Amino acid sequence: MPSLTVENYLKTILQICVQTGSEWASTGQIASGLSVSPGTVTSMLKTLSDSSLAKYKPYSGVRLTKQGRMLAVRMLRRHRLLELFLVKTLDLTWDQVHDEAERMEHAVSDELIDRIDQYLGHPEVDPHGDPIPSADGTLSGENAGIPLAETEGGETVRIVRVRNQAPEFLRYLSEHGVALGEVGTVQENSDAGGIVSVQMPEKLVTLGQAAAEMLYVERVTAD
Amino acid sequence: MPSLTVENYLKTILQICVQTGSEWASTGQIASGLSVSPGTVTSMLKTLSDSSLAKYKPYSGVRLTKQGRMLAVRMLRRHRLLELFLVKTLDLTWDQVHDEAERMEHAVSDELIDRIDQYLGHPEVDPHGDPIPSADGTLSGENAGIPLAETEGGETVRIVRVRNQAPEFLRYLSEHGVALGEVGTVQENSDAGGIVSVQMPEKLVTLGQAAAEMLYVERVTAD
DNA sequence: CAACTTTTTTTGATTGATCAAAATTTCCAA
DNA sequence: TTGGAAATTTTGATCAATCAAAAAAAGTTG
Ligand SMILES: [Mn+2]
Ligand SMILES: [Mn+2]
Ligand SMILES: [Mn+2]
Ligand SMILES: [Mn+2]
Repeated sequence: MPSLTVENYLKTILQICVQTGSEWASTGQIASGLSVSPGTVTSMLKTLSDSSLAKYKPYSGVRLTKQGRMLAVRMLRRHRLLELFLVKTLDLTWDQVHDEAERMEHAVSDELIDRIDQYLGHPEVDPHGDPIPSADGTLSGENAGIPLAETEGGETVRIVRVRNQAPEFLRYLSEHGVALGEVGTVQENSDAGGIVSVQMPEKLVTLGQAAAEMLYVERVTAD
Repeated sequence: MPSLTVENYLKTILQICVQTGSEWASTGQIASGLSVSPGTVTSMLKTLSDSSLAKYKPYSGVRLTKQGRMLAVRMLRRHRLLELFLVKTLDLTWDQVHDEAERMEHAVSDELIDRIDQYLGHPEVDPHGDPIPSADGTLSGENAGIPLAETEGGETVRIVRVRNQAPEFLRYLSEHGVALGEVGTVQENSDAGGIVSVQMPEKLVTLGQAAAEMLYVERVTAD
């Protein structure tokens, strides 16, 4: 029923809310998330409001309704299951699946998605560590892990998520031994130098602050 | 580059040409193939002509250009590879894949299609026996087999293709023991009664003339 | 070949998605 | 508190895809 465009708006709004920890998303955030002009967003927000998918408050932004949130979570589920499906069946790498899933998520049926979910054994996370919402619309695990940027030299950490889908970034990580589930030791986190370096099993990787904000880890307690 | 709509028009035009054995497709054929009004088709034919994907001759119809034909064959390839991929990976049945592929064919990248082709081992036909065009745009095998309606009682035949994607039709066939590659014996082909009946390994199936025109077979010579 | 039928095109309109640029509102800092 | 700066909305426009209904062309048939 909702158009591809509406599906993208809803998903973007939800992602902004999750990332900012707020219930509201602003016109500007949405415009930059979707690379469209602010005026275009304003008019779409009215449309979403009219179809009761969101509540629009001029100059404040929007908030998804229960119905809108449901659809948005559904898109997140589709996207993430499709990514994992492509990795598992065709051996695509984590830098190849995002753009593909971005388009496919609008083209597949609910039945196909359920089949994929079953085929994959109801997985919890996608190839980037992003949690996969369950079929009933529950979205949990969105705040697992902490940014690598917040760790200190000497800590042992496990890579649990990357919050940046840029293929170049993902390839950089792969090439430097960073993969989901791997464990490494933070060598140095220097505000002055603006870098964080981590010793991974195979290689030493050094990231700038901004990149280290996008790489999520869990502290590992030796036992 | 071409929109989803243009892709669908091109594919439909090619299919009409293949089916009628002509180089031209008429406005009316296209309109009914796509379930849009004739006036809409006329205006799209001008658009296709303007983008040199087809040559439009008022009151005569259109003919694909080399470029348009290439794109159309590409869509056929995508559609058929996707159908087979869904059957192979997720065990979907032949009545479940057409609609799914109809939408997915516009959403996947060329790279993904090549991956699928490789994964499937460069298959020749899809789950309906439709030939899969090769990557270089060659479309062969479109006229393999003859309609079951053209066989006579006593002949032994192998099912090679179904030229009707309607799920109900395909399920009717499955439920009566008709599947690709199966061999059966024609019991009776009666113009008077308007039916053709075939003894399949497990079951006896009886089809009306129209249905028997859509089921393609090869004569099997006992040896 | 004339009249009727069928097919196709034209016309005029709508809807969804978008933009650039102007107008407005809100925010912040002096 | 007040004057820019920043964000947002409004305005006016375009483009793709569609439809219904009127007009025109082509085809058919007695
Ligand atoms: Mn998308
Ligand atoms: Mn992901
Ligand atoms: Mn299609
Ligand atoms: Mn097929």
